[in-house]
Amino acid sequence: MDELRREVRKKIGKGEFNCEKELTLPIISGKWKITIIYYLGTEGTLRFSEIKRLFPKITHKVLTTQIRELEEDGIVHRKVFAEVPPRVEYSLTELGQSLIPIVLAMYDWGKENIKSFTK
Amino acid sequence: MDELRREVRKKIGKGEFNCEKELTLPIISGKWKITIIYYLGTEGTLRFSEIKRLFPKITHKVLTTQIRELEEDGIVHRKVFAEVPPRVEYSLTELGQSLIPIVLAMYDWGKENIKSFTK
DNA sequence: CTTAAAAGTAACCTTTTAGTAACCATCTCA
DNA sequence: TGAGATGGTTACTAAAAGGTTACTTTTAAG
Repeated sequence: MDELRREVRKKIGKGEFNCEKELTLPIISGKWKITIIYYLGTEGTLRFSEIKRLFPKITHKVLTTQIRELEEDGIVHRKVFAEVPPRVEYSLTELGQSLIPIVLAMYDWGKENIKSFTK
Repeated sequence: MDELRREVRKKIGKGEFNCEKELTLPIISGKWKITIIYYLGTEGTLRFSEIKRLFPKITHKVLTTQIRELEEDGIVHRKVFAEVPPRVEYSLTELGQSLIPIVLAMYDWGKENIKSFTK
């Protein structure tokens, strides 16, 4: 619980924000992040392999780094079971839950407005 | 009004989305885009040089490309006045306006939660 | 004994995004 | 006449982000 949130902290350290308002975007930016947040929000808990199956095109390594960054930012929680073969379950933290309304709003906006892009 | 929205249309064409829900993020992703949208939302209309002054660190070229992409995605409107020296005014389109609630939600989230990142 | 399953790491490469620096056009004003 | 203001472009470079492939670990099952 101490080593979390390094990702964004790094950026804060480097003075990469104009102000606190700009915090949210870098947390959810990433080709798969909001989708991961969305599914964890609706499903509650998912194993690594379950998430992977949800996105047939994502590669193993890319999924791990996306999840790892979300974990470091305090958005998802990672629970490792001492089993073989290994089992790892991911879920949203409270902070992650609080992003759900934003994610849903973005999804709604996309569904609403995609018409205006496809012709 | 016909050649707009190329940016995201390109991505749609390349099948870069899993579904329409993922439309919003690429539109607002970009180091300065939501901030630009935010200011156009609160100020109404801004000239190129005014926007530039709002972000001391942005470079001329980067600002033009950020604005250009927003324009191509149908988010901002560009009005050129036939004057010398040139005058160009930017404002949000209706589509752009409809993003404001999301931008504000993201900003609020950032302000709320930055504490949890800074220690 | 070899294979499979689950999650992960390492080395490497490609693409995208952001940034630098220099340049242009046009008219006005000193 | 030549500097300045405004918005824009081009060519190039640097840094992130994403992706590919191959290898690791541990135990159970065939």
